[in-house]
Amino acid sequence: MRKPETTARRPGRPAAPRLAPDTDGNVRAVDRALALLLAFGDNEAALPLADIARRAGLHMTTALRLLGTLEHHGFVRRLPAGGYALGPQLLVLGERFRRGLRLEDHVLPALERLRDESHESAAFFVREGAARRCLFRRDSPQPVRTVAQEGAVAPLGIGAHGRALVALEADPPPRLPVVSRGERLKEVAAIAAPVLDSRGEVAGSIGITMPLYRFDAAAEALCLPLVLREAVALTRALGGDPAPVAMLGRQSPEIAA
Amino acid sequence: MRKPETTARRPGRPAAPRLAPDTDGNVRAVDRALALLLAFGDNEAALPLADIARRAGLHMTTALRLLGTLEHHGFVRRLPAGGYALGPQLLVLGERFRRGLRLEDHVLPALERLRDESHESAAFFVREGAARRCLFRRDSPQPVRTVAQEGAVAPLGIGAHGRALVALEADPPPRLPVVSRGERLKEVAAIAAPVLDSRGEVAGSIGITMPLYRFDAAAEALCLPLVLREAVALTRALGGDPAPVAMLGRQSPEIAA
DNA sequence: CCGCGAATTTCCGCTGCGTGCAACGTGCTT
DNA sequence: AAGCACGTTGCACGCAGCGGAAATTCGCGG
Repeated sequence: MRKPETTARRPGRPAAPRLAPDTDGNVRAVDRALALLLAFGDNEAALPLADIARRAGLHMTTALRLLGTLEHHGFVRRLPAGGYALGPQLLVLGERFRRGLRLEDHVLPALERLRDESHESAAFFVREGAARRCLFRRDSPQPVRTVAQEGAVAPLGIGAHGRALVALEADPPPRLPVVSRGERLKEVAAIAAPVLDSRGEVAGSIGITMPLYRFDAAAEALCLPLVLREAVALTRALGGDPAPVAMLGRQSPEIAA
Repeated sequence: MRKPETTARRPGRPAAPRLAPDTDGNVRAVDRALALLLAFGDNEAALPLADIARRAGLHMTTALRLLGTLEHHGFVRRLPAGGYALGPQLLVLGERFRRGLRLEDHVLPALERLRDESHESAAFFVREGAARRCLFRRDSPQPVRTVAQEGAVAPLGIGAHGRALVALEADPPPRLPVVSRGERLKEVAAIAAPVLDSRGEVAGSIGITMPLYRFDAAAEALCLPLVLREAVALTRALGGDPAPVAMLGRQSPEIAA
C-alpha cells in the first residue's frame, strides 16, 4: 500500500522506511492463525470453535483448518470435552523468551525477598519502547492483594514503575524509590526504583505493589528501604554501578529526623 | 492428498478417522511460521535470518516474509544489532496457558515451601498423554543444583515424577513418596508424590530434585516427609481426597524403627 | 583502497495452496 | 418433530504465497 515516491522504485532499495509496520506485506494465513491464538482472553480456559472463529473474524471452516495446524505443533490443544485451549508449546517459548534476557537468576530471588519481608506483591518491569512490561512477579501471600500478570503492558511515565524507569532522565530527578498512591490505578499504592546494567543503562525497575488502604506510615517505613536495598543489590548483581540509584535515595528516617 | 477410498466420498462423513494427525491437511504457511518459532534453541537469545531459515528448511525470502508477519504480532522481535529473537507475546500466551489450568494458586506456595525447607529445587509435573511436562519449578538457592526448565517434557514411568504420576495405577502400588537415585538422569536424585483433584484423578506430581551426592540419610529423613506432607495438602487444597496418597505413605522413621 | 562473498531485502510472474461455499451429521432446545 | 447451532468434509476457483533474480550493504582480506 505504500505508494512509490517520485523516483521509480528500484528493486533492492535497502533504505526502506520501516516506519510503516502496516498490515500488508504480511502472510495472510499466518496473520489469521495468530489472531486465533490472541482470541483467547485472559481468564478463558477453553473456547468452542464457533466463538474463536467469530472473535477472529474468520469462517469456521478456515478457523478449523488453522486450529488443526496449530494443534499439530502444540500451540493449541483440543479438550476432550470439546473446544480448544492454548497449548503447552506456548509455555516453552515464553520461557525461552524470558531466558533470552538473562535476568531471572538475580531478579527472582530479589522479588522473593521483597515479598517475604513486606508480605506484599513484588514485580519487575522492563521498558519496551514507549511502554513497560511486567516480566516477573511474585504475589503477596495475603488474601487481599493487587492482581497483575506477568507479560502485561502498562504505560511509561505514570505509576511508580512507570516513573522509576525514566527517573534518571527526568530533569529534577525524583527521590528514590518512587512512590505512587492511586496514581495509575485507584486503590493501589506502589514503590519502585530503577535497576541499572553494566553499561549504565536502565535494565528495569523493581518494586512493591499493595492495596492503598494498607499503605500506612508503618508500611512506608518498612517498604521504602527494602525496595532501595534490592534495587542497589540487583544493579550490583548485574554488574552495574549503583551510585546513581543510591545517590537519589531518600534519607533513612533515623538520619533525616 | 489422501486418495478417495472405493466408496464415493460423500461430503459430511462424520465418522472421520482422526487417528492420523499427519502433516497434511495443515496450512503450509502456518506450518512454516511455527517452524520458525521452534527454530530458536534453548539458550539462543538471538539468531540471524540466515540461520533461522536454514534450520527451518526455508528459503531466506520466505523466512523473511513470515518473520515479518510474526514480528507484526509480537511473536518475534528484531534486535537493533540485527538478527531476530523470540517476542514478548509468547510470554503473555504462555501465562494464559498456565492460568487455564487454574493450578498455580496452590501449587506455587507449596513449591516454595518445599524449596525453602529443603534448600533444594522443587517441581510440579502434569501428565500429558504418554509423557509428562514440568509446569512449575522453583530452583534451589544453592550454587550446585539440578537444572530444568518449566515447560520441558520427560517420559512417564521413569524418574521419581514419572513413576509418581502412574503410582496409583501400578499393580503393587509403590510406597510414597517415590524415590529415584540416578534413575533417569545420572547424578540426580528425586522424591515425588502424586496429587489428586476433586474427581479423584491424578492432577500432577510434586517433588524435590537434588544432586545425587547430596542425597544422604539426613536429606532423605528431611525431604520424604516434606514431599508427602505437601502432596496431601495440595490434594486437599484442590478438593481431592488425600486418603489414597496418605495410605501409601512410608512409615515415619520413629514408628518404623 | 578495492574487490570479493555473504547477508539482507525488494520486485515480480507463475502456480499450487488456501479459501469459502455447499452439504451433511449430530446434539440440543423449542 | 421440527428447528437451530455447531462441527466436519469435499471441491473448484482465484489469488496469495512462493522462490528466483537482482540490487544493495556489510565484512573481510589483499
